[in-house]
Amino acid sequence: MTKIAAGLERAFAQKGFAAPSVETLRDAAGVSLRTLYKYTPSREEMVHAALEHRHRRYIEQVFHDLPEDGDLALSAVIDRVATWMAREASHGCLFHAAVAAAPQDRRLRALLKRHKAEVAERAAAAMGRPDHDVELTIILEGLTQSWSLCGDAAVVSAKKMAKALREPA
Amino acid sequence: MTKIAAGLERAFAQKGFAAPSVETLRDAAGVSLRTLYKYTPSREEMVHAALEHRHRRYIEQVFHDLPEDGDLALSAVIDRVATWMAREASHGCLFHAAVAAAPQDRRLRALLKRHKAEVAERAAAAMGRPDHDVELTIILEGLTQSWSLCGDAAVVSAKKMAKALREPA
DNA sequence: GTTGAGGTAGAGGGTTTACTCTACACGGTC
DNA sequence: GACCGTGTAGAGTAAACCCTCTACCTCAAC
Repeated sequence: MTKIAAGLERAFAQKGFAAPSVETLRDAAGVSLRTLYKYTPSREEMVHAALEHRHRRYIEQVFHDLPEDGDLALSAVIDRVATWMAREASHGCLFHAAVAAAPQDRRLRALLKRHKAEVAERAAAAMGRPDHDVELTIILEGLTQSWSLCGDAAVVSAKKMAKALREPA
Repeated sequence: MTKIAAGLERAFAQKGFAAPSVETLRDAAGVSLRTLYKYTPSREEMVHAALEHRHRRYIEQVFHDLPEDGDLALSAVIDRVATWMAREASHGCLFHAAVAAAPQDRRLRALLKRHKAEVAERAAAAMGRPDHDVELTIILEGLTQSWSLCGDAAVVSAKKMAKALREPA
């Protein structure tokens, strides 16, 4: 099942949510059409499964084993987000992409919101300032969207702004 | 032609880039299929026309008649972006949505880049600090993406961060 | 009144799509 | 050996899609 979800995630990340046909998804998942439909009974479910998998991988990669110190932790989070962008999401956040492809789908929107809320909460906790979750959302969302436009300059600026967040308090 | 582009923009903004069929787009454009194909000879072109129109409207709404003073101008830009989100783009930036729907399309990517570059440049100019374009990109992109998640709290935080941008220089 | 450019309405073709269903292979348990 | 759950391979269906094309209308210019 995780193998299927991983394949689906890879396919959607590469080709977007609209283009790939179910047969393409089947190839990416590496199973037969029947098995694919057994675990994800519709294309919609395939999107959902891919995003669930994405969420777990993202949280794991960005927030595992952070330093205790708030400054170092925040800096590490920013670096890891940049690494994630470079390696996995050069086209932007997959959750926003999924919602953009199907703006009417309330279930997807809920998934996006849960994902972003958990990211913000964990980042604020790592920083040691749970009250700064909105500012952190802006910085991380801004970094994610700007990375493909500005490259590593976005990382430098994001760190600068994160620093300014703590100091003048 | 602008009427067609306006209708297309509205349709894509409402239903995303994948879902609406050409017949739906025809209804939104308010012309016959033949005329629609005359001005936009393929579905791809329809997307393009919609985004061009979107770009002009966005620039106009966010950057027209800004105050001279850098502080006030920047604050006004942030407010207007929030107004734009509330009125037109509750599902996020349309350019990112278009690219996400067709990540392979280089032409769309170029359009996105031009749009964002012009926004950042104008914002930096309005602020009176052309060297802060990357930071402004992060704030505006962050605000745009966070608005649907955090609502007006995102506006408050964005202004706070914009202020911090200038003061400790 | 005629002409010609540019519009509408909508049927049709050929392709692609999401999904179902049949036929068959394998591997562990009685 | 018989059986059953779980897998693969892939043909088949009904609908939807993008785009083209024919037939007709409108209206301004001369």
